[in-house]
Amino acid sequence: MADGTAAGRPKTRERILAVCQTLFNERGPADVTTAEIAATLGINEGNLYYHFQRKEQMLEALFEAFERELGRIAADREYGGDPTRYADYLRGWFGLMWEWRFFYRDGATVHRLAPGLRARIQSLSDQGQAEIRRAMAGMRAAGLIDGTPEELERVMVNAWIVSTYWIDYLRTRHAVTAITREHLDWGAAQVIGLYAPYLTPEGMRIARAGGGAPT
Amino acid sequence: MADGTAAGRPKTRERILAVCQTLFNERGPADVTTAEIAATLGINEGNLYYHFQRKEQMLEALFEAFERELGRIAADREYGGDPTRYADYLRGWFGLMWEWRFFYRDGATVHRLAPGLRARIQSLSDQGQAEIRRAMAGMRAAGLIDGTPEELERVMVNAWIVSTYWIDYLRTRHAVTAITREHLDWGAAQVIGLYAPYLTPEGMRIARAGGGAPT
DNA sequence: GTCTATAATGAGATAGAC
DNA sequence: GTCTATCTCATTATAGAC
Repeated sequence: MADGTAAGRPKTRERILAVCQTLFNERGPADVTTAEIAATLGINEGNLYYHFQRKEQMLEALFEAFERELGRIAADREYGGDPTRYADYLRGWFGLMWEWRFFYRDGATVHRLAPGLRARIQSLSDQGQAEIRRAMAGMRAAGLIDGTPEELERVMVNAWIVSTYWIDYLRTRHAVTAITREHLDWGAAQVIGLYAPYLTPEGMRIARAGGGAPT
Repeated sequence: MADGTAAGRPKTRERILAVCQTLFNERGPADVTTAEIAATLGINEGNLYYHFQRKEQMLEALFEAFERELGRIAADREYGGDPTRYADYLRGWFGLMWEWRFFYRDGATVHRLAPGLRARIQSLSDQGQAEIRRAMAGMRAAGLIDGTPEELERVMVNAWIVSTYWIDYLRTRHAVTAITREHLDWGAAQVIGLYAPYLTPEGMRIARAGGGAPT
């Protein structure tokens, strides 16, 4: 594997990535110099360049880690008749977006520094939209929501927009600098609010009861 | 005035700003060098620095122009009983956001290069939200929409998010490079779709008729 | 794998002549 | 107001010793 996941590998590479993630989240990739990354780690810049020859490579490695984590929370999720599973997914997604918020907040900068990621970011975004579509199809099949195809498509697009930009919304409009569980729940509620008008009586009953069948 | 609006003023300053707006929209403020701006204008970098000592000052002047244009489309708009006026406002807003899209797409970069704009950007965002709130109050007073305060507040937030990020959505998910009337209409439809479930019978009748009273 | 140099770059900024 | 010439400086990047 091209990854630093092999057994006896020294962990400097992983430490570098962890520090990058933290610093990039704080001030954005363009505002963090290689000198600062090295200093934070207590290693030399030359050493840093042994592991990553360019900042671009750090961004690529970080994106791969992000991809893996995203894949993990989406994997094999079945929504079926339980809307709380969708809320859980949303909260998991929002939490991840917070941990990797520089990808969202500094999207243009990331694109500038690592143009090679463009296609992969697009693909990730496709997957996100597909995931929303899948969840909606499941809820519709289970008789929880209903509406014309046009209405539901519009809801899907709005749900994608609100969830994708939620973290940035918190930052720009509410000066949120550290996300809490409440912020995530709030975001999930905003998205779920988009569906509320399209709930069937059965969907409303279950939503009101706070979830599906016990356990 | 500190502006280049005085009568006999040579227009180099205005030409600089126009070129900046174009180039920043194309590739973002961080990706456009002062050398390139000067070259595009066919003037010398030294001359450029006669007009703007720092890139930050260009951004501030551009933001002021944006503010003025935004103020013009929002000024004294009364929504009352005609929902189409709101749609018109939305389209005007989207059009402006397209013309100044670098402020949205490169928000983090703008903040980095011109930290002094932070408060004014926040204030502009406040005004946008207030404008949405005002429009909703007007529609509610006219008996076009109805809902609990919580529902309407959630709709308001979602409307702000979808409208603010609509231009960026088009760019990232649909690779839109030149905006058309259709894109603006589509965006307006997405936002209006947020209100649709809360229309009163009277609101539905008017919306279906495609607007208010003739003329 | 890690360090100490040090080179190479290129952007932002300025002084002063015209 | 505009130009030429120059400067500063942060950042990226590399060579080579340990």
